[in-house]
Amino acid sequence: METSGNFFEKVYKVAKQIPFGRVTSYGAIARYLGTAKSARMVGWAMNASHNNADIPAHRVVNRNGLLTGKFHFDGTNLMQQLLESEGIVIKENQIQNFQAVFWDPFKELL
DNA sequence: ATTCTGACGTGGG
DNA sequence: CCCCACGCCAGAA
Repeated sequence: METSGNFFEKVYKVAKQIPFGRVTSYGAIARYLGTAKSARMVGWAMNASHNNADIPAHRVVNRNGLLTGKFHFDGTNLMQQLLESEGIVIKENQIQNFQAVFWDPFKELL
């Protein structure tokens, strides 16, 4: 966690600031950090965030609002359940009204 | 060292 | 609508 660790740290920092009932995308975070083309690394960071209970990884989805990472959670639909418990409507692994619940770090966190 | 894959995104056919 | 290729970078085989 020294050189590249900084990147992960930034991702966590942003992820932690995602408010209740809101979601964001990997690309949005990556872009906010200045590594727009490394959106994959954001997802990788989430994978590593498994140790950090403070990281609401379930609130991070892809730009389609699709729960692409649901298979990485313990349960099969744990991610969906968590989001639904926050008032987010999901259908077929896809967030409904995604635009409304989307939390943009640029707009909100600027 | 080399190759592939991956919780992504964008662009082109 | 579907399929493909590229960029990006970290980790596993």
